[in-house]
Formats: sequence, structure tokens, C-alpha cells
Amino acid sequence: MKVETLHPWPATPGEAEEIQQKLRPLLDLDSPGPAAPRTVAGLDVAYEKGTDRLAAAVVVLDAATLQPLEESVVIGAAAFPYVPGLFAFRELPALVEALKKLTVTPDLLVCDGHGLAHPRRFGLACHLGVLTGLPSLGVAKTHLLGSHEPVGERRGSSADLRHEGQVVGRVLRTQDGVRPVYVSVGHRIGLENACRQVLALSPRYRLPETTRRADRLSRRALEQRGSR
DNA sequence: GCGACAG
DNA sequence: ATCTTGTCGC
Repeated sequence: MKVETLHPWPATPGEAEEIQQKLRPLLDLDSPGPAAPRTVAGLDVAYEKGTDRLAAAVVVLDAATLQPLEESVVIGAAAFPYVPGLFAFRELPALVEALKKLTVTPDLLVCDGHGLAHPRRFGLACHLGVLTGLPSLGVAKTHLLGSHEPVGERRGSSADLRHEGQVVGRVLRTQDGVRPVYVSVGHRIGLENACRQVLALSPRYRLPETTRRADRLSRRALEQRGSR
């Protein structure tokens, strides 16, 4: 698939923040998003212990059956130091390369990290949404920004994530009794729909099948590249 | 000034 | 993210 050319790469955290501020206005936060996407892509990255080597993976699933339709992996290097709020700059180049190799264009991108629930409202999911032009959402395993009321123990229970009076995402329980995940919109999708999609993608485990599959693929690729 | 801080 | 054994629970 086609992906927007990567903007000039930031050399400092300050420059990285400028890029986020500049791209932020390009977000479409009004579209409800696809009601019944046919294909959904999961993205994730695995890192090698001591080095800066990484493997970025994308797995496209049939949204109805959750069966994999296409996979793409690329070995690369972390493109930026880890700084909370600038996390996307580590994985973006490798993820973009992996996306470019896809022969199909997914209807939705499910990213591993936050979207709008970000210090400058421009997390990884937003960034990837703008670069690809595709609907995107973020599913994070831990909190970054915002506060919320307690979430019910049953699957499907949720609570709005609010920050400075704005709803930036939703804390969603995807299975009975498990820790909830943090869902936030990235681009061209509404929070309501985003949560629906995440639940549909998580029939059995805490994390959506999309990210679970991408996670496995990225680690496999890393260890294979490491055992030679 | 003291925590919090996606992966 | 990654480093790591046993252990609690269905």
C-alpha cells in the first residue's frame, strides 16, 4: 500500500514535538469510521535486548473471521531514544516500511500505544493515521494521560478517560476480570466505534487478535535474525 | 517541590 | 520494550 513520504526526521526532542504540533491539525476527528471494516491491520514492534535493533510487523486480518490474510515484517533500528510522548518516533520508520510492503490496503489500523490520549493529543495511532490516510485507533496496555472512574469487572465495561475537561479515550475491559486496556482514536474514527472494533477483535484474550498476531510475528522475526 | 511517564 | 521462576487459579 501507499504511505505518505516520511517528514524530515527530528534530531532533538524539541524538533519531534514540533512535528507533532504541525501534523495535529491534519487529524480527522469527526468521522465515525467504518461500521463494518472488511480488513483490519495490527501493528507491533519487538526489540532486541541490548542493541537498537527491532522488528516491525503488520498483520492484516479478515475482520469477520479474524483469520490472517497477509503479513509483513521488516528488521530495522530504533529511530529515536525512548521519551514518553515521543515514543512514536522510535518505531515509525520501520512500521511505515512494513506497511508499504502490504499488497492490500486495510480498512483500519490497530496500533500498539495511544492515539489522542497523549500529552499533545498526537500519539502513535494519530501519527500513523495521518501518514497513511487510513482510519486508525490505539490500544495501549498502560496509562499515559487522563483520569477515569473505576471500570466494571465484566467484559465490555468501560469508563471515559478525561483530561482537562476533554474525553481523550476510554478505559475498556476486554475480558472478565483482566486489567482493562486504554483505547483512543487515531484518525478518521470515533471513540464509540473504536471501542466496538476493539471488543470485536478481542473475543478471547485481553489484547485484540491484531496486536497479538503482530506481536508474535515481530518476535519471531527478531529471533530468526538473531540466530545467524 | 513531588510524582508520573505509551513501548 | 526487555530481564526472569515459581506459582496461583480454572
